Amino acid sequence: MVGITAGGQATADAIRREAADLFSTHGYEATSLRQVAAKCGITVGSLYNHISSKEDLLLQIMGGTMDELTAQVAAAVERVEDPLERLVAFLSNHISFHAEQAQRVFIGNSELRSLPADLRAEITAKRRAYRRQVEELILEAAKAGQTEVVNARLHAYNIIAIGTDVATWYRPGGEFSLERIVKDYTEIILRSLGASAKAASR
Amino acid sequence: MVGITAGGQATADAIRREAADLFSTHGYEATSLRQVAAKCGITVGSLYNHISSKEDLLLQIMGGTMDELTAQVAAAVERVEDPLERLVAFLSNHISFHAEQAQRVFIGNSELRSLPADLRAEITAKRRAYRRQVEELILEAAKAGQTEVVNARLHAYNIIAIGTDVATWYRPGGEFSLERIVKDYTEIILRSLGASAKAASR
Amino acid sequence: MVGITAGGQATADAIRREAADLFSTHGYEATSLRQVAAKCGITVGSLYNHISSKEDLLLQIMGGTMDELTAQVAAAVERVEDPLERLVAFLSNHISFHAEQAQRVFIGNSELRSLPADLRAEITAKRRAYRRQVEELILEAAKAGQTEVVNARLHAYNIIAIGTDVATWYRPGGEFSLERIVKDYTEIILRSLGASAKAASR
Amino acid sequence: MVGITAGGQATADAIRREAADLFSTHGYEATSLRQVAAKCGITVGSLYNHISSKEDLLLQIMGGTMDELTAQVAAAVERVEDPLERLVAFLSNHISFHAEQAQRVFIGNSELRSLPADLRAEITAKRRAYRRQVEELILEAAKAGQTEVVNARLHAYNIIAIGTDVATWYRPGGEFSLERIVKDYTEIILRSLGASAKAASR
DNA sequence: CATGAATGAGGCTTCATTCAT
DNA sequence: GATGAATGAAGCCTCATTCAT
Repeated sequence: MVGITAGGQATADAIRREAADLFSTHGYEATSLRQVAAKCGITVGSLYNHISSKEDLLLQIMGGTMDELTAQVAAAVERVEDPLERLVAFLSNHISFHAEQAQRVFIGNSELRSLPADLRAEITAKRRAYRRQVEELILEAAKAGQTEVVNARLHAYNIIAIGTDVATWYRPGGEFSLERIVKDYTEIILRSLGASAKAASR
Repeated sequence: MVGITAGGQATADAIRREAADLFSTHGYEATSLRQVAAKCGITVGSLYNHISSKEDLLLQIMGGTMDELTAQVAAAVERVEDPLERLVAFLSNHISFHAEQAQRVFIGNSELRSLPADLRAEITAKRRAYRRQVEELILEAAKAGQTEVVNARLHAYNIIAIGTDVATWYRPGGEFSLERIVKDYTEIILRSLGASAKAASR
Repeated sequence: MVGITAGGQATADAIRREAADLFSTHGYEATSLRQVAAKCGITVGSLYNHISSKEDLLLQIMGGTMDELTAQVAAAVERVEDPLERLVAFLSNHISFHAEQAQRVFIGNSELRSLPADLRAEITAKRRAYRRQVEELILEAAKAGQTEVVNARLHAYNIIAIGTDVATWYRPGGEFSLERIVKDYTEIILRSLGASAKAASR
Repeated sequence: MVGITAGGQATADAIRREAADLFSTHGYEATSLRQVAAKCGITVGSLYNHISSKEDLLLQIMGGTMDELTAQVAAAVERVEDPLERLVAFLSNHISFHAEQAQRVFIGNSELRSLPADLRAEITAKRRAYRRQVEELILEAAKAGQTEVVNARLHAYNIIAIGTDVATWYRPGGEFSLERIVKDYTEIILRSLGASAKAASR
């Protein structure tokens, strides 16, 4: 045994998992630690062997989601050079991240207000930066004559709203496969920008 | 006699107004009736002369929003016959309603889970019907050769997500006028459907 | 009824009274609000209609004791001019205050450490000022040739320790009357200063 | 074998030392075993390899203080025969013990109420016996014409209060040396009894 | 000996709600 | 209509203690 016993780590994981479930279903405020503990099969007091506060638990769940999203998307975008291809890379990663990390993203969106002011500000800043990146990608492609912009800000809002929304309903094994969602939504968005997937793959 | 109850009605209105403000900022669960009372300049006990429970207060605020949306949109759609024009009528009303009723719509979206199961089911059913209406409008226009559908369900999701998102950030006097938002988003959506505002106004 | 109902004020008084009793018997930390509520015949939650926190309750009890002591003693000292008479005036008021306000004084002494740092510092400063006043009175009488000081600081500590101690055991109807205690302790202290009550009354 | 348990003994000592520190600063009830463990650099669980309960820890610290005091003082008193000299012997040992064992004495005084009833009664009885011893010494000296008593009980209370008080503020290296404190306080007390150090040393 | 995890009791506090005045 | 006081449930958290490893 190397310090952390299996039971300990397993419990800590279970707490995060069950809490994420409950938070996404009933909301952070409406979820009591009693419920979390019950779902984990431990006592409320025992929770505190693994978390330092309810807020800390929320952070463990939300924490880093924006950074991961930003990182994944940035990596994908950097891999290509053509403006439209970069936009497409962004879109598919944006959408698939929101689907694959649906629960965490959903909590991150709906419980922003449950965070202490400083952390909320921090994450809000990251979101703003993310949105600006979308706008830039759109404008670069426009500059290259590959898209025709109606309203860059609204295009960006729309793209982000699609991610937020997907995180709301996507479940593996649901009506549409992730590939289908990514493919169709990419086409839908490209069209709204006056481009099209065909153009991008050319 | 009317004059005598004026203060009472004013208080009742204030309660709904302040509660809506607090609910939309901190969430229903995180808002206490003490906060509501304080903002209204009365005591907690006095609240109960105007509401019958906290949940009732939430209902007074959320209640009817979906019906109003449905009614407003239906009236607009019925006024025209051409499939694409009907879709455009839907879109502008859909968007402007979400902007004008931003706070109520936002609460309606974020606090669905705070409702008792039966009411939640009722509203969920209305939303589903609303979404189906979007899909139908899209498909009708497609049947008429006016749009080219990628994925009707996703198109509908996108349109609804745009409304939800607008309700999140729209404030009168903000960066974009309501007219601009409606106009640009309509164009964006039509494009994504393979149509365009120009085509619609032709 | 003028705003504050009899029941309300009576409850608030009972809370302070019973809490003071419990605090002085078991200590602030060892006393639970449950116990206080039980002794008052109300629920724990009801306590909060009268106090804002447990610490606030402690403050309501301790609050102002040092100020009252200082004020009473100052008033008495100012009434006379002769240095020894001033010292005697101080002593009798010092002792009788500690006896008459025994419980509050005791709590004030034993629960200083339960106060938040800023308030503790504030009260500590008042105590230091009080001790300095004792030293001054002693030195003034010495300058007038009415006392013969061994160690002014220790004389002052002794006088204050006597007060603290009296507050520990004095109860009305106990072995010694308050008059007797004041008279005897005054004589004892004057003797320790090389003066005597007789000298003072001459 | 002795070497092997050395670390253990050191830990046990550290626990008593740190606990005494914390108890005297924040009080027994306000001190958690977690704090004690932290100060010792071990875990709460590990504490229980050295103590059997929190109360037991308090006893280890308080335990025997009264017995040691009584023994030290008795030994000193028995060494001389003259009543006044016996009183003086008592006083200097009384005072120096309270200074040298300040922390333990302070805890013994302030945490009496944290003890279970039976132990508290036991220690209270020892204190009463101690106080009676003071009174007897005073009365013996009075019988020998060496002191002039105002109120034997109050004289005794005063002497004990001085000890209690010294234990409150004495720190090695402070304003007054222990020798000075013992000397001055002895003179102050003797004076209050109508005797004087000079008389005693004659 | 030390550790980390578990427990159950209890602590302070807040809340929605009721009701006499 | 409004108020202040009361209630009981519940919430988060800390604590002393135990025990397998």
